[in-house]
Amino acid sequence: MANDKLFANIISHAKEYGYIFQSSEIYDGLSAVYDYGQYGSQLKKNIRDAWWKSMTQLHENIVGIDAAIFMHPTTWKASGHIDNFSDPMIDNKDSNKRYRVDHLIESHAENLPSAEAAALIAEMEQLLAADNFPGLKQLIETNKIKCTVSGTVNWTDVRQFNLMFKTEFGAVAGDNADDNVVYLRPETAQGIFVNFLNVQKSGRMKIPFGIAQTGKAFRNEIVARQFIFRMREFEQMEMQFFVRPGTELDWYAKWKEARMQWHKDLGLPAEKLRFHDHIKLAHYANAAVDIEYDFPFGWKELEGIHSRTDYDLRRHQEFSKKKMQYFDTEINQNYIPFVVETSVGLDRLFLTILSNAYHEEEVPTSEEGKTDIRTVLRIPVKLSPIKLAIFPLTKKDGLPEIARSIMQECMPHFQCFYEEKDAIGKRYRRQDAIGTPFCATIDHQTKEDNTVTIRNRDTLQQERLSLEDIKEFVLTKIV
RNA sequence: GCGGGAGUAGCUCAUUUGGUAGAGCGAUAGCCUUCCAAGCUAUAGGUGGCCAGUUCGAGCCUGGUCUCCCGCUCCA
Repeated sequence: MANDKLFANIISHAKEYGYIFQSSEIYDGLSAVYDYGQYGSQLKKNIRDAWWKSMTQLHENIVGIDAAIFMHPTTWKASGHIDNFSDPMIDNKDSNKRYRVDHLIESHAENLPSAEAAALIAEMEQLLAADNFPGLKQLIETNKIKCTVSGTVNWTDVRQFNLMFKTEFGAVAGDNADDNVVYLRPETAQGIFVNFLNVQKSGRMKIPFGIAQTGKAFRNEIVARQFIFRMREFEQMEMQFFVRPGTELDWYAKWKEARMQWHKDLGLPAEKLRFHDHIKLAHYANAAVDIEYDFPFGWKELEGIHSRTDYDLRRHQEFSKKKMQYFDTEINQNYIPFVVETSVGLDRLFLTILSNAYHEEEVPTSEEGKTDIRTVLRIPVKLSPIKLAIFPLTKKDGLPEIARSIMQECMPHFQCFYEEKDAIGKRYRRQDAIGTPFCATIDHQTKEDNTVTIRNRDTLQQERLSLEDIKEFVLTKIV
């Protein structure tokens, strides 16, 4: 199956079986925003829980926090998010090259006589100060400023590319609207950095240690695409690991391997995972690598591992005037710790698991020689939304009662699904489509010997188990 | 953002010079009781993505717009 077709099938399957819906669909949807449905939300939670457990429960020196989405606006000055992304931009439609408007006009002014140049710059600054974008475009057009690549004056409108969503804090607007501005966080990392001292002191943490967090982040992407791969509202799972300066690259190497292994342990095939080293490093990093997955639309970033140096803590120290330091008793030194970050996109990991799980396979039917297509989600058992479906073979003869008693026993321990409608084969297929690994069917033999059939999603094999063994059977598979 | 493709019932599709929408599957209720989606009966479900224009009349023609997919671009 061609990858485009495969991807389209995965998307429609996700909708049809309650995994992912487009946001506000009845109002034509909201671009690049999606909702998780009844099974999707559970799968997402299971992935998040697996990550959380692997980070916090299984590491003595990593603790979790849950920071607020709103943060003090100065946070984003310190992090560099405001300064780097607040300039009006314009695109040339022929070359697709994007310019900062002020740079474009200034470089044009350099070739003008000084009087004209000064007038042009003055006008530009006036327009910039007023956020007059149509005026800026007009200015570019009347001065016939050309794109250096295409040589044309075919420009888009001037737009402000601010990646951060802005809103107002407090119900009453002040005289100066800027006083009330808060941003929806564009990354969760800063919530960890600003809490570094709180966690270190209250938890008596000793370096090296980590702080983990999962949560929503928001980016006003210019182009958001590819289903849930790039959304404007998304969820990150990240861990900032604080280390002694000079040791950061060793820890970077360790986490790089540890994180790759974690994805493999989730059941993702090794041949679909790879590292991709960053050549061009961000302003805060001295080493960076992506773990990429071979999505139906190509190799794309799933997780980033970054050696962020002491950039973030140092900047928060500067802006807050609070010492973001740690006294290391082993070497009797006070220092700003260095940070190694691991950051996974939860939605991306969801898509990875869904893509990897989706299979259309040919199976024989009851009719001799004929085959049928079975769509099955081979989601790892520990992640699947429903663990056990319970079916009475028929609605009569007391079979539903037995099935209900199994439900009662298993429900407190894992997600179950009860169904008594339709032929048994149809019920199996429905569970295949949502990825339920086990189905227990109660038949007439159950009444004689207290055994039921357990049907396996992946092997299609059936085995008979005692009623009292069902719960344990499933429990041993989902750890 | 630029270029290309698409949008009719929950899903897959039909409606062949414009004459106010059909099928299969699915769903629901009941019958039947049968271990891998295909038995029987009945019912529900669409202002044709949305808005305008042309026309006596628009699912079909025109324009705009929204959303999705693909390529390029972007992604601290």
